[in-house]
Amino acid sequence: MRHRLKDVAERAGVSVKTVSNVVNGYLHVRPDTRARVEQAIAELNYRPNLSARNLRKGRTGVIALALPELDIPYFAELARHVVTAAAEHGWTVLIDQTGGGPEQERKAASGIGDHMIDGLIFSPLALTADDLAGLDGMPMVLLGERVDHGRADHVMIDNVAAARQITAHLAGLGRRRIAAIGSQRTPEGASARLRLAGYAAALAEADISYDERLVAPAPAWHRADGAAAMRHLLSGGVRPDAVFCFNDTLALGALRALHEAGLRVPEDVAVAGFDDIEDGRFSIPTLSTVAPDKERIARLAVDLLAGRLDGDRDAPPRELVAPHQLALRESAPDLI
Amino acid sequence: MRHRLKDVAERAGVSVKTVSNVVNGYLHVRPDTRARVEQAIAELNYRPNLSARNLRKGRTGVIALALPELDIPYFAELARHVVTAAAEHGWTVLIDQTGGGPEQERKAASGIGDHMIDGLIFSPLALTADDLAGLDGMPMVLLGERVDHGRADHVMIDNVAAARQITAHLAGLGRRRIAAIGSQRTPEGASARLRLAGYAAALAEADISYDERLVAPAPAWHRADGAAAMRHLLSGGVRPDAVFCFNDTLALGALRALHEAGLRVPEDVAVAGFDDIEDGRFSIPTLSTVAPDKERIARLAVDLLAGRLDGDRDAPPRELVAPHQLALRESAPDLI
DNA sequence: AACGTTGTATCTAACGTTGTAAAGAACCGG
DNA sequence: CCGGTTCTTTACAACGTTAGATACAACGTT
Repeated sequence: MRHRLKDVAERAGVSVKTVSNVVNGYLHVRPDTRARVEQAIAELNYRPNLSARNLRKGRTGVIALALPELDIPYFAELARHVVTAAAEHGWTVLIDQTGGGPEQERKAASGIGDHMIDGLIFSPLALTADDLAGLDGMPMVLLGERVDHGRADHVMIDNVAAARQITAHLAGLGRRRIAAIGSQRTPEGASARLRLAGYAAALAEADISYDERLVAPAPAWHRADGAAAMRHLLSGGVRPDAVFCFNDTLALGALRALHEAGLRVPEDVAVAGFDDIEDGRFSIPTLSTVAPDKERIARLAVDLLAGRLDGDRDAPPRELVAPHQLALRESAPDLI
Repeated sequence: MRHRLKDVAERAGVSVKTVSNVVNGYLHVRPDTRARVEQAIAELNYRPNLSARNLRKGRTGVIALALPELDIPYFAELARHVVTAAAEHGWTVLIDQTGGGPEQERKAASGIGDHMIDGLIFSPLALTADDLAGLDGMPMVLLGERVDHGRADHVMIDNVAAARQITAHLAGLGRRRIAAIGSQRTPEGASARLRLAGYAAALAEADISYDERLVAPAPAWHRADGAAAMRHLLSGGVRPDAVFCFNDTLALGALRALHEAGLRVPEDVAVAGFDDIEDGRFSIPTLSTVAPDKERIARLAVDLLAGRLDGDRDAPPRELVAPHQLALRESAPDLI
């Protein structure tokens, strides 16, 4: 039941190329011819075979978005914005879930439906600079922390500044034993390091000494890790009076652990997160957090990719910084 | 920098077809020839052009998953399972976000990268039976409530039974003024209707009369809608002592509204949801809910689609029911 | 009336891959 | 060492589309 240009051409009594011209909006087609062709197209419910078109044109109209995990709210929200922004360019987005492992990420970066995608927006976790080297020029925009200095276009937010601001906010509430949850020593933990640096900087500015015992690592940044890390902190020698969690899901887990320990938030312990996911606006208490402009991030990434595709593929890579704000809610309000 | 079979063939000193044979694992290739070809492939970093392959083979290796919204946790979790299940069949999943509107859904169902996908797994909200009619046989599996009796393969859970069970649980706790949040009158509200029917059935079984005033509609099923509906119920004449929310995000919103009203959960009002999303395991309090077997749903859908693609495309449509359980947590525990 | 100019439609050759058929090489038993 | 298998490789023709060249009208100009 699938028809080809040829079928339409026969039905309309014209050549294949004429039908192609109509489909592609070529100007010099006589109105009555055009009408006849369009009617034939409608009657046969013709749709172009994109594989064939792509083969011919070298463009697919599909870009890929490679993310560590789809069911991490931050990535899901980001994905929505990317899909929306891409639609404005007439692109379909193929979403690829890498799982964050190095092997899968390498495969995603180089392999996703080879020649099936025009470009890639990629939020790597485990990928290193070396991995990026062998990608024979697939147009690519990286999200998040820089993996490699200037090998590809890049969209990020100022993690250090954001972490510093939210930590400073906690200090501004008079808290002195400010813990951090989410540190990572792995090379993948680029975000973790930047946010830790911002945390440390804010402590220094507030004349609070950095205390190892208040910095809790988290293997992944899920709710369960946040809860576990919080329990660990509570069982340690120094009872924190505030916690900066390196993302919101960690913070939600921490809230849970604090609740189970019978501590009040923010009275006993103030809590802050990072990402501004939807959950944090309805959690009990609602979550103070860093709010990156996700829509902006998505749009910048898509536009950057568009520029690469339309223009000079060998132009020097660009790095864009998207804005962020503090969203102050109940878990660490403006005034207590 | 992109190479073709021809380039590999020249470098290895063989014909194009021999390279193709090696790439496709054809048996009768002499070991040394194979080795030579493989080396050439490695040296040139050759990757097949999938558009060309698809054009030739008529198969793309890509299936689409069309969902209303990616940042609804239930769909995000489902998407992850579908991607995993599809990977076992060697498929890539193109995730399409329809937004749930009729126009976009129609487009998604008929249009996504035409000829770019082998089949479609589709979770429709607004689509009607008529819309499904004009899809010239794109292999498709529907998720969720049946749109049309037997026009396409279908995977669902027993919504009526599940809603009845969780409502019965609330009644079993001794609650008598059990409210429902999430009713919808639109044709899209198929799930809403089934869950409402289950709710009503459970009330009848428990000899509780159905009270209009305890049934709150929700235009969408987001957290904000749940909170608004809960506030509305609390301001009404009848103060509920339990609430069954038609999904978990509604329930999380309801928890928030109850908290703001100073009511304790579950002591004053027990709360139950539907979907068993990750959030509900860490919310305060944790959420009692219906837990559909999402992994099973995804696997059944993918397998059903695989059957369609490999086998008889005109076989009568099948409807499969995936299991569900009750996950009883703090918001409506087993015993109070 | 012959001319270029423009508008309209067609013809041919790709794009990179794989299925088919067939050719050539190597091997077997007699 | 012949005839027949089996193994190995190749040539050719598609798959459905579009770019480019080309043919043919129709037009206004000289």
